[in-house]
Order: sequence, then C-alpha cells, then structure tokens
Amino acid sequence: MMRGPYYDKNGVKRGAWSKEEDERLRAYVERHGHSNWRQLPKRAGLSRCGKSCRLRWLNYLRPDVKRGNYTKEEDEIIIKLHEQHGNKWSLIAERLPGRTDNEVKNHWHSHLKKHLECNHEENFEFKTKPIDICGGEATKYFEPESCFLGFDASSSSNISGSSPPIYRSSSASAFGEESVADAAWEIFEEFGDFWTQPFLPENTYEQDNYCSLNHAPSVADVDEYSSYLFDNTEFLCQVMQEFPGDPKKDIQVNGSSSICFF
DNA sequence: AATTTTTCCAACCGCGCGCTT
DNA sequence: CAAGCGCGCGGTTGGAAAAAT
Repeated sequence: MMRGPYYDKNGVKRGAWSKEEDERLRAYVERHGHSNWRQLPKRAGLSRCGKSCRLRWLNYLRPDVKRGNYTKEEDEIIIKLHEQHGNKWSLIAERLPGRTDNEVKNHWHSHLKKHLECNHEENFEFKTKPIDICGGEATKYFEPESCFLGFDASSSSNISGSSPPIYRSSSASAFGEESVADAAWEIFEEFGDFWTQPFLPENTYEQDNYCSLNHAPSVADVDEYSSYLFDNTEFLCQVMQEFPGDPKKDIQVNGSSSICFF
C-alpha cells in the first residue's frame, strides 16, 4: 500500500523503503544519532534524501512508535484537541505518546472526520424533527445526500421536467461547467443549522432582484440568492406538504424558478 | 469470479521558520 | 541585515488492499 521504489532524476531513491534500508537507517541512528539529516544518508550508505530518512525514522523506525488501532481515549483526545487547535497535528501528537503527527493526521482524515460528520448529520436530523411541520417527513427530504435546491431563472418552464435529476455529484449539470449543485451543496453545508432558525417574516424573497436574472445562474448567483431559499423555512415546508408522496417532483415558483427534491 | 470503487496510510511536496554565516 | 541552509509542519498523492457491484 505504498509507492513502489524508484530513482528520481538526481539518482535519489524514493518510494517504499526496503527492509535492508530500514535496518541500515536504524543501525546508523542508534549508533550515531541524527544531528544532521542532510548528511545522514551519505554516511549511512543510503541513496535517500535526508528528508525521507527523517520521515522514515520519526514515523516508523523510532523505538517508541506505537502501532495498531487507536483507543477510544486516544480518539477523544484527538477530537478535543482538534476542536481547540485545529490542524496542529504535531501539537496533538505531542499529547499522544508513541503517535506521530502523520499518523494522527491520517487517522483524523480516514476515521474521525467521517465519524464526526456522521454525528453532525445525526444532530442535524435531530434538530429538524421538532419543526415537524411536515408530519415527521422533514428529515426524509432534507437528508444531505438526497436533497438539492435548484432554481432556473432563465426559463419559465419547470427546471428539469423530463430532464434527469441533478445530484450533488453530477457533472452533467444543466447550469454549465461549474456545478450549481455543488455550489448549493457548499452553501448547504455552511449553513447547515439554518433549519433550526425561526422563520422571520423579513427574510422575504426579493422577487425583483431574483427575476432580473436573465441567464442561467452562476455560482455567484446561487450564493446571492441562496439566503432566500435557506431562510425561508416556512415556504420550503409548505412545498414539502404539498408534495409529500413525490419528492422528485419539481415545484415551479413564481414562474421563473423551481425547487427540486430528490 | 471478475471488475470497479472505495478506503487507508506511507510517502512526497512545498512552504515557512529559525539558526548560522 | 541578507542569504543560505536545515528542519519541521501540514497538505496532498499514489497505490495496494478491501469492499462493493
């Protein structure tokens, strides 16, 4: 599960380390230390660069490096420290004896981040339930992977009609190269809590501005107008009530936009 | 069983900081 | 003070293994 060994244009070896190289490096460092990583490979008889030797030693060969699965306690420490300090992996690793910054970083990206995102979605679902305007169906429609808000200001017709649904990962967006679905999704993630905010009458639809669009909406347009879509919780819930059994149905709004639920 | 997709982690890369000259 | 060097950090990539289709 690593890059195969190869030599770069300067004759420096890169990629996966062999057992022999590991032994050579280990033996050298244990005997002479590592006061100068740049000089070390030459002296140890390795055709690696100093940086690569340093990384290999710090992350794998050092005698106190801890291998194996992370404990629950370690996970909790990482999560807590990441909350406090952000991506300061070396700082976090300092608090976990035997773990390296690289390892902590990998563990974060491959396990903890997803786990937290998952929890966030659970919280999100929980938070939306008390609204319950749609008879408990709200979460069904607003699960992040199955929800998309789209609008088409360039046409008075239904946004998708017989055209294929626009999913978050769709690259064949009807709105041009930059996927509006992706842009909308980013906004959705950024304002993920908006569903829990009370509906405010002043968050009304600026119809004039919106209808003045005479082109397919760009990402900037989505940004600008998304506040309406996201603030107007009451309206969206009305929409859901209107089409409780057919979430794929497009809804025409004011003749120039539509909102699609997939 | 074969193929495709996803996961995961070892390793690389570029940048910035601090020390030395 | 400026330039050069070495190191450490955080972001990203490559690709084998595992999982899904």
